[in-house]
Amino acid sequence: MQIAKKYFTEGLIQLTILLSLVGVRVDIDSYLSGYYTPLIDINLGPSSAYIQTPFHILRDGYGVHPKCPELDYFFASRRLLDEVRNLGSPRFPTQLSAWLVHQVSAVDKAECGPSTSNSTDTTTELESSGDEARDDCEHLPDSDQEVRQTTPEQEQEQGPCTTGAFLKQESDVQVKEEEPAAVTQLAHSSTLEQENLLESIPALSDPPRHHFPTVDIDQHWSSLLSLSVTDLDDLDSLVTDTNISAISQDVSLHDAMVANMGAFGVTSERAESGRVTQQQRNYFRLESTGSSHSDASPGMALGLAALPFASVCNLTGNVCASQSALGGCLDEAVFDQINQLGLECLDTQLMGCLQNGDPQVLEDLDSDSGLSLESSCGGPVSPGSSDMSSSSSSSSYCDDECGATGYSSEVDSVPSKGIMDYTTSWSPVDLSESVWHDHSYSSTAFFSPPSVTFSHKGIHEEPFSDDSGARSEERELSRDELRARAMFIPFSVLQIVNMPVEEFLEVLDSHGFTPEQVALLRDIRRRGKNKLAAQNCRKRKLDAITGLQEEVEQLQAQRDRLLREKQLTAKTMGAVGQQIEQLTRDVLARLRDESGQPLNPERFTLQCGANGRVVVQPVRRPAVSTSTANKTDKRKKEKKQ
DNA sequence: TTGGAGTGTCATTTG
DNA sequence: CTCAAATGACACTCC
Repeated sequence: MQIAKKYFTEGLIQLTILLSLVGVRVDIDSYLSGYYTPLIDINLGPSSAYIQTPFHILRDGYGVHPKCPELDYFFASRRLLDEVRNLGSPRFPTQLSAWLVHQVSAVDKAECGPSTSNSTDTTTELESSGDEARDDCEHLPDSDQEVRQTTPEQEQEQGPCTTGAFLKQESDVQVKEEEPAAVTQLAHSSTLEQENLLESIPALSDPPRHHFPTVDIDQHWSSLLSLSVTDLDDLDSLVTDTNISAISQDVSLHDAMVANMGAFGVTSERAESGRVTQQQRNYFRLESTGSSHSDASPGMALGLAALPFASVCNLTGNVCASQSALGGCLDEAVFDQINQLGLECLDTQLMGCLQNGDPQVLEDLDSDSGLSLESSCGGPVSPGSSDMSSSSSSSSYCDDECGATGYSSEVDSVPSKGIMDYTTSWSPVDLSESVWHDHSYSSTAFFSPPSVTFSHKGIHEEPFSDDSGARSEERELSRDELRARAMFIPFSVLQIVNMPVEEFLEVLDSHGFTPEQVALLRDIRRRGKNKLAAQNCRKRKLDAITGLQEEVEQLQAQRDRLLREKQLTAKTMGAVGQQIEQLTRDVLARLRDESGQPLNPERFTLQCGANGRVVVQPVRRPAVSTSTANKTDKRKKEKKQ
């Protein structure tokens, strides 16, 4: 059975359809419920991607460096979306499973007779989870055995049947009329939609028996099969005029991921409850006419039930592919937008500097006052060149623990002329790589001290024009920036952060920095890289959440579409079932028993065996099965309570 | 005054 | 062992 699951879900659906059309019942319910139950369990798990998403775990097997931010983002997002798909997909098989449970139960009911317990069981399973559905599926083989094993008592009561016919008891109509409440609780989708179909397309339900010539029975079945298989589209077109209601459009992410388990079983049932009650009488009336259309329809239901499932699989795959592509485009667009913002900001500053015609400004793109900058540009600043004022200022800066300052202040001074060889290797490119934020905490409070302090240097006062000072006041310095300037480190924070490791080590070795300066340089580099990493990490989280939300919306739309397809398919099955029912009555009307009397369609039915032969079976009396089913039903009710 | 959002930083893990 | 990247946790600031 486990192996058959794969074949069923992939390739044997069409075979199932064919078998179902000829009346061979295939217990696909056990396949579906057993196959997708683990997913249902997953669905109950936590769904918070923001809090508990292990992004690093999602990096697997793509042959790229796991630390690559872009690829990591892409694959992690895609993996997350796949997870959401896996979380969200059970809703469809679950719904389909419940639906098929009903259909199988209908078969069971048809074969075992209209037992009350069977009906209530079906209703219960529609509202229950897949586990119960699986339990119910386990009863189905018993029903088959009951059908195929003719008891002597039944033979005695019913009398001998015609040649080759299996003898069964029947009290179909009576029992159904005696216990309408139980039948009312029967799952509604297919039967009611059959009713709708019968009302909407009388041409299909119109029995052809009046024009039935003396044609071979096999030929009729073949024509019926060909009609059922090839003309499904026509049937769909015939039944499109019926009502199709979408269900539950507005759900949150959590609801979509968790609360979808009972979406169809409960919501759909409630939505259709009105129609159920209104149409039950028609259902009974039609049942009471002696035509057990449910005898023929279940097989069709089973077979055709696989049809939308196959389409679901195909649709899911296509949608997933398209969604991945779309998500990639969206993600790229978001990244491009972000990069463009940063570049635009940079370009704006560059253009402003160029318009001022100040080459120093061009170098010192984001220096607040240009103090440290100009001091650096004025000449090589050695660590030992710091005087008392700078020392005091250094202490004052380093002691300050201001709030965090954004990256807008990170683009700062250019190193001194003595280290221009380094700037040529990584100056302008680094600026574009930085992230520009517009937040500023208390960094403005730290602007004044540096300008005052460095102004005491005297030789660097030239760049302190009012314009530059005013511009600088609008900018901010990070703590590391201030520390670096206080320690007379001739590198900007951005340069320290973005320079390669080899160059960084070379800078540490070749400039005669003090141990304090070396430690500060290492801290600045570490903090700067970690800052970027934190920003990337947060951006990835937000993008992942955004992608998941979009995925949820797409899955909701897909769910609605599949529900519509399911309803349409149910109507199609109802139409085909009516055809089979009518054909069965026609065939029975032309058969004769031992006494030469035509077979009563209310007491006999046609069954198509696995070998393809059609045999006449009496409708089985449901006395024994009713009692057992009542017991199981009571047990289920007790479990619920 | 309080809480959410945004950010920086530290500690830790992983490759 | 070192380094880079990622990430959780915490603190801080702003609104």
